[in-house]
Amino acid sequence: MDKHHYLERLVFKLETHVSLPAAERRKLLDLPLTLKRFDAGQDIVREGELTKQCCLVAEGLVCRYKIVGDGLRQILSLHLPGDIPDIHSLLVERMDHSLGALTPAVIGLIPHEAVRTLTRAHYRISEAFWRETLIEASIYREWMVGIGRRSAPSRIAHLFCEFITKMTAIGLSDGVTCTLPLTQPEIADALGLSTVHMNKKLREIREAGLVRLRANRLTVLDWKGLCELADFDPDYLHLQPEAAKIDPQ
Amino acid sequence: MDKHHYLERLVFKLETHVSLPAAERRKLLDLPLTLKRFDAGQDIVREGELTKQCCLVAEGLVCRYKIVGDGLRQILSLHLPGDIPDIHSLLVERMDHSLGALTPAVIGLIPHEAVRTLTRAHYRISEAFWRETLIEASIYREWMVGIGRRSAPSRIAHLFCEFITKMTAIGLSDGVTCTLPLTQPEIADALGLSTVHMNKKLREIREAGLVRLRANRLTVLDWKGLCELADFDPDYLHLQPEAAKIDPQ
DNA sequence: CGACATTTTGAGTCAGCTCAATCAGTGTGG
DNA sequence: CCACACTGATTGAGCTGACTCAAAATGTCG
Repeated sequence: MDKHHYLERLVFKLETHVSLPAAERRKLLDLPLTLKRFDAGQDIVREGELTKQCCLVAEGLVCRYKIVGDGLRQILSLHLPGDIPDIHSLLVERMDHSLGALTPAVIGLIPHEAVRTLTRAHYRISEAFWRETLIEASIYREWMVGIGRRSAPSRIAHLFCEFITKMTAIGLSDGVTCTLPLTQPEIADALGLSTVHMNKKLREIREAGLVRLRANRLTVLDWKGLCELADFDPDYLHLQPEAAKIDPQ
Repeated sequence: MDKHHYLERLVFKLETHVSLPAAERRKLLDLPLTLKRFDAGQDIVREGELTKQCCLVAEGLVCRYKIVGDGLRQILSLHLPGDIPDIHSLLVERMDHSLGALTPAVIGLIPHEAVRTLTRAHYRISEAFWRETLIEASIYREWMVGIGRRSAPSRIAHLFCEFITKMTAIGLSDGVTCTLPLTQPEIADALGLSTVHMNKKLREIREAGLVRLRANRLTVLDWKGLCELADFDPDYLHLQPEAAKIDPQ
């Protein structure tokens, strides 16, 4: 596939808040990219590694996770094409968590040096990357609130709201339906729940007529009701105002 | 008190990983600072605000928090003197959470413009601030893992380990004892627990001889045991290797 | 001393957990 | 085309960690 196309997704995201001068945009689009394929379930970067490059998600769904002492996993974030989930490794070399492919994925490896050259030369580029990491932190905060203070059904609904909103923002959903290539154990690990409990509460959400979920496809049947259950307010995603809006039909 | 002294704490923290040229350090120390006093329990910045300045914690303990739909609070982070908990407002104006004083606090307000001038002119300064926000994100991840996947006793122990480690790193503890000016409801809100349950599990930790906790003072009696219960590994704090080490006596 | 905040304890409930099957979908080799 | 293996989804049956409600005890400070 086309490397240029993958980088365009990155630049599109970086320009969400402030657009870049054409020359800087060009330099971003010219970043060197080595494509690498990963199977579903495979680790992309492991906790403890010292990296000299960062990973652009080109195709597929990627997650960040940690394993605690007794083997339980917590999924910390989900990453769609256009994300560089380990951009932080530019400044904090040691990985304190792992990145894994949830689906078959294509990752574009970009040497730190190449990115650093751009961020140091152009403050707008630096700020754009920095801003992306700040928005990611904002999403962490929202997840923390969910895990700490929301009920299981609310957390599940929240994940659905967030996922379809993000997919819509990058043009991979129409706001009503999208692929959700997560198994139930994976959703449970993202929400801090057990698989069994997740499954039971998910069934209730389905039976309440809020969503349909079959064969990795999520369809929202009652957006308003889902948002209400989730206590969902998209502000924390810091998308463009228009992009954040999902209209109920 | 001395503004210069407050800024020195900030610069000390910023230089944890990469030291700055003297000229840049000087410019940081010359940042304009308007001191403002807050009572315990008072909000410093509220969710939804658009700010034109950021807040340097000069004295006291500050927390970041969100309130969910049904009124429950989740405390998202704790901030010690030298922190700028809302440095992100430089790039993401709208606050998606609030900052509150947990103790009487002195806050130094710094206009965004002044900081932006420095970060845009000196990539090292920009990177130092960026790095701080990345380390904060790393702490969020660790908290998320705790709330999602650790038992109540483990979470409580983890908070103690983290707090005393951070206090030691900035010279406010000897690694054995420090002030911990948090009420039990506050600790519970940070850990995603109810106050009552927190209290009961805390008593068990006390009775196991791991810590003493009286009158806002935490004393670690068995560091090794506490770390074990907490599954605590200070890597995620990204301190200097020496600073992260707390020796059991 | 009195007022107020904080901590502690008890009792009862429930959300979410574990264990253990069962069922369904998908891919493989024969 | 079928038997087998494997992963994921679903369901049932307890169990328990954590919650709520309520009250008592303790500490703090003007």
